[in-house]
Amino acid sequence: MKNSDKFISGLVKNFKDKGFRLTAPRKAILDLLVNTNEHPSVEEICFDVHKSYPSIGITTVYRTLDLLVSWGLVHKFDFGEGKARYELIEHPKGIGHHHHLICTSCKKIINYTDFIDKEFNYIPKVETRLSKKYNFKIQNHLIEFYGVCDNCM
Amino acid sequence: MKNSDKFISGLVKNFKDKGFRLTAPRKAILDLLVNTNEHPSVEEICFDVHKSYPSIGITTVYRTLDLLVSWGLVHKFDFGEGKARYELIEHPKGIGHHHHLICTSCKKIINYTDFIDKEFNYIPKVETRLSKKYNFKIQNHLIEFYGVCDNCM
DNA sequence: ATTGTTAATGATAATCATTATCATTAAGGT
DNA sequence: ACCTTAATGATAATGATTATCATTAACAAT
Ligand SMILES: [Mn+2]
Ligand SMILES: [Mn+2]
Ligand SMILES: [Zn+2]
Ligand SMILES: [Zn+2]
Repeated sequence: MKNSDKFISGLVKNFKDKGFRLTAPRKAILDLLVNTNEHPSVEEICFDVHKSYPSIGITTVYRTLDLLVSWGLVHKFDFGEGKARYELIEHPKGIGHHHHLICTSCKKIINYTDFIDKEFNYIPKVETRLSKKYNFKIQNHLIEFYGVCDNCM
Repeated sequence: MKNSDKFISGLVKNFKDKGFRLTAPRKAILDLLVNTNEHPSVEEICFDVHKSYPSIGITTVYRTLDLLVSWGLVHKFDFGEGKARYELIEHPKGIGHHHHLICTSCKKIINYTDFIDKEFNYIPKVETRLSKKYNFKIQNHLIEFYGVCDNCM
């Protein structure tokens, strides 16, 4: 059994536990998500899934992604292109929570997870302070650096 | 002369310097932007400007905002509502660069500028490291904390 | 102040991503 | 194999943003 297959069964468990049916289109979409480290759009997911499951409808892609987002398994990003991009939060390849570098010229997105110590300390401290000051329950954060990548300089 | 009027003349200078004409609709939009500390959408800007300049067209609002964004005077945000929101980067009330707390329930947005020392140190250090490692020229950053505000708890 | 040039405007249509509808299909329990 | 009902996918509807284009008005030159 492949590592990613094992990972998919974990995801699949979410459907069963929550009383949702485990269908072929949903499996195909999950399979695509665990086997990429890009940030595919709905259109791209639809195109790719079409290869293994030709009858896939774009509505189903939207619906499946909405479910995964609502369960906190997938993150929905907006990088200012006028369409959303999606990414598994826990990834079988071990790319867990990370931040992004985004090229405003070619739209390339770089994941980085190798946080420096400063970075590890910073976030919890700031979150604690803000939570208290504004009486706000922080659930997650988004940290992105915008600029120009080496290809575009 | 009001403080905000003085500020507007600064913005207006941008139009003149770049060879753009200083028109009544543009002045009305700038006036709205300097007199809010919200993050208005195009629709909201259109509605408000309509009071002082009833013939305003939504196309002009889009075009003016695009110009201001391209000059780095206005930031275009996407808080996941399916429409953009806008905010002056330099503000006459002194609210300069800041980060956001966003309530996922009621969409309230809290600006915070009172960074703690950790926060002041963190960003330049991380930017320097990332720039070197990925050969990436960082121009700006986006830091947002998502959660539930006190009204929604 | 009048005129002429041309950028800016605003009504309208077009586009594109996302959402709503609804008849049909198929998952999973019996 | 059958039943119930959630899930699907074709299609239409919506809503934000962008493109078109005839008309208007800024402003430089007179
Ligand atoms: Mn990523
Ligand atoms: Mn703000
Ligand atoms: Zn690039
Ligand atoms: Zn709230």
